[in-house]
Amino acid sequence: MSNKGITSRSESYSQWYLDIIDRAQLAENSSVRGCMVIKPYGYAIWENIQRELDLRIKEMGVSNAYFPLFIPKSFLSKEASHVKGFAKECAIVTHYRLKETKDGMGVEVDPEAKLEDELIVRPTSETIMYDTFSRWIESWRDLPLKINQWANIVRWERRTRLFLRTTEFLWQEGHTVHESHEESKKQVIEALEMYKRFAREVLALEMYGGKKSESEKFAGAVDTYGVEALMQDGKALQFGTSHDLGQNFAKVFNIKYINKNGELEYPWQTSWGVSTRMMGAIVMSHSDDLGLVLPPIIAPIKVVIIPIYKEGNKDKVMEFVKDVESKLSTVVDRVHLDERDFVSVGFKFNEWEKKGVPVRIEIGERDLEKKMVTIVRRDTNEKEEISVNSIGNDIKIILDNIQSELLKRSQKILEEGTTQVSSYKEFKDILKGKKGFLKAYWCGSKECEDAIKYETKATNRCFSKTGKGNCIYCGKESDKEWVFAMCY
RNA sequence: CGGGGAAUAGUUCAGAUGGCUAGAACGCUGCGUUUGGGACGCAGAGGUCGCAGGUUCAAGUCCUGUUUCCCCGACCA
Repeated sequence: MSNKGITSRSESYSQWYLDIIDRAQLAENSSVRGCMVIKPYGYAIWENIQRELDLRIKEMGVSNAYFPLFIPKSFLSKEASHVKGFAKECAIVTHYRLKETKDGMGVEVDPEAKLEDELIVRPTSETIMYDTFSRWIESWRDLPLKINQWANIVRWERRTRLFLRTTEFLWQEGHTVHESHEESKKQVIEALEMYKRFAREVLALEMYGGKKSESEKFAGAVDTYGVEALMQDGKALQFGTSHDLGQNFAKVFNIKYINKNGELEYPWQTSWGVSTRMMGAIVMSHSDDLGLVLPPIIAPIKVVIIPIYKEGNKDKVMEFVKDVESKLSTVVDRVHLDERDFVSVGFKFNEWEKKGVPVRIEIGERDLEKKMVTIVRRDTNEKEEISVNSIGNDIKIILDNIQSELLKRSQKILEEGTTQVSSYKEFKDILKGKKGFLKAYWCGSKECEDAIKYETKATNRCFSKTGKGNCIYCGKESDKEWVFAMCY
């Protein structure tokens, strides 16, 4: 499939995706619309993300569970705004059997195997989960109920974009049920704050997080909060959301419980999730001209050791290399020794740089006598020599340092990429130039929001703070500042 | 779903006005020489030109349909 690279604007990123994902081609001469293959190296990143995130989810008292991939059409249609939001992007299962074609050369759908109530491949799991919740919840003693699911999701988007908006993607979705709105609102914020901490501590990403405007909120939610990171090209990428569902779903799925006063009541619900898209955020935030740059915590390989030898001295060098490897491995995990002797040293340097391995150790004959090795940090690409005596601890410190330096860099990018604007002209000028986040006051009317979107392509990303100012578009007085940006 | 572009080797692409046996680079395989920043030489494998029709003595090239991909909108994590 030749299609001139991937996109003009994300062309610089697209080549760095290639170690992580590939476009799916399931049939000859055709590729399945907007589907991706996650390669082993990319999946290893996802597994590290999963492990770290799962830990934090469990710290909130949430348990993992799994619900069906198929949702009966009748479930999805219960909540009016929910179905309206997802109806246009659903994959639907209509039949359950194939039969041989008349010529015996293939298969076709058996028209007799038509489903009475068609099944929807989940675009999100609120409905299928909440139907079950209605049977799980009877009393205040059953609350709060906190369930998380790791799953794949299908959304038949009008327009797909490799990695950032694929037809199928992986995610985590948390769903909680509470006695009071006060408590559920606290959960929404707790999830949002957990995502922010996770992004900082694990992904080394700084971002904005806050309430979404009315038009940007989730289908079926009372309020939606989101986290928005800034990519190097000045565009925003939303990589996580947290929804206050109010009692909207409880009412239509008949989730009721008896409270402490013996009265029958509807509980209050939340849902929140992050997807494989956040790997896109990492790629687009941290990469440089040499390739990926991965924060050590999620790097499939934290340290790669590259031995350098000639025909005559291989044994001598390898003995030293193995010694360094074992010293290092007692302190640092995910250490890889690249023993391939069919590619050149330069090739290996380049390959591991492209893959974003945080630290590279080069060991050759000239290091033997000195008991020193050459190390290269991926974040700065600087070389230095360190002694092998305390190599484990030294590398550990360097890895920690890379992790925190990447966050600092991300914080700086966000700070420098954010502009406080007070006039619409300035607003437009910045979007024509460096882009980034724009903090501006907005009156809250849909008319102004739509006009800004239409005229500048920038959308309202999330709430910033309360203060005093004038709407960037109509000039009316407003006490709310919002974050705007062009986004993916 | 509207507008625009594209589909030729594993990948990125070249193949004006139709014309002999469809090319290059990189990658891949074998052998040899190499190895402190993407090594080099020689030899080799690999394509019914997205699919289905049509025009023609002759179609990768022209026409129609179709599918998929990319870009711009509307929708979304």
